[in-house]
Amino acid sequence: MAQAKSESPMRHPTVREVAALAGVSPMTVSRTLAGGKNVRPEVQSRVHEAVRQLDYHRNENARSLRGQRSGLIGVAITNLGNPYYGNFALGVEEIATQHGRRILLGNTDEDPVRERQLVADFVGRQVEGLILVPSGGDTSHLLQDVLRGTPLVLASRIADGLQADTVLLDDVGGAYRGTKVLLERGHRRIGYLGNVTSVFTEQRRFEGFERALSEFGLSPDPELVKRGQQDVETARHAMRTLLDLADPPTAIFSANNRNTIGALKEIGSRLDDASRRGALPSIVSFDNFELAEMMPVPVTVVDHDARELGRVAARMLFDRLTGSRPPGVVRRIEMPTPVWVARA
Amino acid sequence: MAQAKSESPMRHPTVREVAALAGVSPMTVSRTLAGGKNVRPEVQSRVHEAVRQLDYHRNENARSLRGQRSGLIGVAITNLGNPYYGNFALGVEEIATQHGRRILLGNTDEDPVRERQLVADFVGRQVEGLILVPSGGDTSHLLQDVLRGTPLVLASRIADGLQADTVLLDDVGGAYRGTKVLLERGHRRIGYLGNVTSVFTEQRRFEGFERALSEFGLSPDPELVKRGQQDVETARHAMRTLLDLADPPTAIFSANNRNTIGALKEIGSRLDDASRRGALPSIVSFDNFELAEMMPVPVTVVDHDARELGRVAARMLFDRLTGSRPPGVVRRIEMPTPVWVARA
DNA sequence: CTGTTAGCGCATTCAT
DNA sequence: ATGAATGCGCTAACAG
Repeated sequence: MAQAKSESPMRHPTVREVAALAGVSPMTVSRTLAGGKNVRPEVQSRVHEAVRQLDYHRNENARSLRGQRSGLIGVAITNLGNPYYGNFALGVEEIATQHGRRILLGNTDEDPVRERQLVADFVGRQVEGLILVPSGGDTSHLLQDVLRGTPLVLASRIADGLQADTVLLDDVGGAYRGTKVLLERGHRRIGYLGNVTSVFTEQRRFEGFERALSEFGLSPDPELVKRGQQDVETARHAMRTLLDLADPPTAIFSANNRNTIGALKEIGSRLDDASRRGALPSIVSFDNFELAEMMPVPVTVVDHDARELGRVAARMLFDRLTGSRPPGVVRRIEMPTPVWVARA
Repeated sequence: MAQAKSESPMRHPTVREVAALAGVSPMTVSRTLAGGKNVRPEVQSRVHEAVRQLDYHRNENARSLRGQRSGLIGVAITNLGNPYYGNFALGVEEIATQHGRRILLGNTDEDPVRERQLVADFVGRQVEGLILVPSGGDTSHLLQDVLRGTPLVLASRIADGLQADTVLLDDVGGAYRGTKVLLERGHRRIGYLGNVTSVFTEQRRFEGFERALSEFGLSPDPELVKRGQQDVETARHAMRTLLDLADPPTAIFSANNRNTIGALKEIGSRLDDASRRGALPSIVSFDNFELAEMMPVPVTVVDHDARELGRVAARMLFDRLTGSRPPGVVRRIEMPTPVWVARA
């Protein structure tokens, strides 16, 4: 049976050993592995044979020391467990692989301290570029002097007063159009569920919500606005409060996936009570979710493509790396947030 | 305004420059950064000041070249876009961070060739350990000779005839218990939806399905068994075929999340037709999904904790790295797959 | 076409 | 408590 027992790691073979086995100099091995320019085909095959025999792998760290590209891109996201960011990372990985780069991945858990450590470590590992979903707060670790010109792309959010290439969602537009769907259907008491107000996307989505209301001569009713829910349980609790109001909202705008799920769970728990059932609210959810069409209340979705967001972020980065973008001028892209009705 | 323009990357400062600025030798800088043993406190603060002033970051690649640990763990998973693997990666990252290691992440997309390339690259980058969800097929790139003792942990699946530490789900038991729920409720015509038969977990889940049936004197009805669906659309199509049978199944065992979603979407499209509505099947889903309790048919879930699976995989790896496990003996852990009723 | 020399940034070893 | 020399594995620059 094949063995993969974990013995104490032994030394990897080096160019020298390959060279010795192939009866050439280390330089010839290096050249062969670099593509074989100026090496006789016959010698090349001797080298390749030696490589195979020794299971030789070039030491990428040593190469990067010698001035070659490290081939590494640092990616720091806030929560890998969120499918949204999983897909984002997948999009980044896809483009990075196309460019022959590898991903160094870190989870910040929305913690600025972790973010700072991650970025510092990434820089120490000589990453060629950074892609970051900023956690907010201090941005001094992202300044040009610290990064020494390592290209940086921000995704989903901006970082406080920092000039950098950025890919955003059209948060404002999406929230605006989603809220408008409710208003056009005649809803006037619209509840709002959102994240903590310090989060950039939350601010923007609330702005879109407000904008749509004001077009109809309304403004957010403080009694109906619940912000600050970061997880499903607290979102559910906020929804409960709204539904238990003497005059509950007839519709809900939920500013993100976690709030939507919490809201729907609360609705689910009220399905049996036939007397209240008719009064259950419609929902507009910023962020799509699977099986939205099977919900017991009308659901409208403000959608977006996380994977494509990752691809775009990565492309912006490689535009810098390949020098196809002039330095100095910063780009900002907003990705579309189409609205569609999952269940009328 | 703070600047982070992406100038062409300039050289990072080195120990030498820090040393010069602090008026000491490079060695003193190195020692200070390594903890400060045998360096006068006063000198240490001079060094730290110089570090701050220059925004110095130790070059980790150079350190690893000099024989220090690379601090890198290679993680290769099949599909980051799947929330299941996103959470798995999160669990790995969590434990790795606790041990001061960083994650090199690759997506294999179920492609053995990509897997091979990734592993080769990881080895070239001197990873201290590998965590892999194997794609199947040839395993020669995972052999001891190739890895040179780099510890390897397999997750979710085994690799063809390869002896290595492995964390698995209790696929067989979960499928068995899930199927039994249906049988005990009196179902006798039970449909099966599953992945391609070459996938390890699919084989095991089908085995559990069969075992439960046989306990009731039944065996899988070829007409009711649909395997090979890898995505929601084909799963939905398979479900359609089952429901359109002259004598359709009264319940469905779905062997994974993608098949469950596809099956439910097909059910959703038949909700309006009141005449058929009563005939809609119950579902048992291997893999949990959000809002399962809100489905229009009874749903039972075979659950598991992807993040914990990642944690366990990482812990197995670090048990090797810290030498707290004797080499030679391979471990295999099966994680529990509790069954619960989401909606009766 | 091929080999030799030298040095990337760091830390181990051995001096002082 | 500090410094000088040395070499990790690799490849650019320069011979030949």
